[in-house]
Amino acid sequence: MRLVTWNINSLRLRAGLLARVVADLAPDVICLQETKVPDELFPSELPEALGLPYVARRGMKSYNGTAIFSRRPLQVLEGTPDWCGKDDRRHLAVAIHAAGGPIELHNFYVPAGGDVPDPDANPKFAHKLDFIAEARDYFATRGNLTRVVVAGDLNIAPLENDVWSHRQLLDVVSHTPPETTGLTAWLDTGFTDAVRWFVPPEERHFTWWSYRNRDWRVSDRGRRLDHVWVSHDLVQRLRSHVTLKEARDWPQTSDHVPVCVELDA
DNA sequence: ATGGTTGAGCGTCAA
Repeated sequence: MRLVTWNINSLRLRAGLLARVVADLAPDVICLQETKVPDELFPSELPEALGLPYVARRGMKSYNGTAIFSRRPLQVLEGTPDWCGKDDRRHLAVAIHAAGGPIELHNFYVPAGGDVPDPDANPKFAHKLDFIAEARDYFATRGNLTRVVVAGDLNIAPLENDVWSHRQLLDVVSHTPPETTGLTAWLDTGFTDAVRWFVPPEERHFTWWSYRNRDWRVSDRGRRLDHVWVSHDLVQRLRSHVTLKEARDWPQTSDHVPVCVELDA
């Protein structure tokens, strides 16, 4: 099973680029974030046109929104938490059909957290910290996690080589100690970072480059904000990984690039 | 300290 996660930053604007992702990565499942489309305006013909006819989506007007497109049948998992009580469409969980039994897939769009890394001064940063603490608690109370995958834009770069300058980003939202320790505590509820299973931590690896750089490739001030985690039982089934860096050069592209992990499942 | 760019959708807000 080839699984892709991509913060598409408007599904309607970049529906055409999704076809390019499908052509390049041949995914069985795509997790999208920041679809920015309410469910009643969702382009309902698109999943089938891409050859990924099974679809789940949770959208809202203007902001946030997640969707999952799949080549295999899926079932939406209802009854997941309403994170921070906001109903802001940042999470969507499904069960994906697989030979060894269903895979439970969670697609997350963690709050970005605003500019000021102080929860007392900045409610958006407080929301971000609360969100990752709730997610950690949710998976911790689930107990032994098997056949579970977490994917999405987690808006945190946890390792030193997940940012272009560890020292300079320690007080920049996305790489501050409360965020990186919070994300690691969530990971440690039962997951392995699948991309870092393939890419050694000594190696710089990014999935996002700001729009606000003249030449993103030359300055290379990137961060690894997009993640795929698998429960420990699935580690032996990890087969390959691709971060589609060239997608950052596509015309009118997202500031995030697609991340693909292949599982023998 | 600020600016730099993008998207949704028409005000700015969020990233």
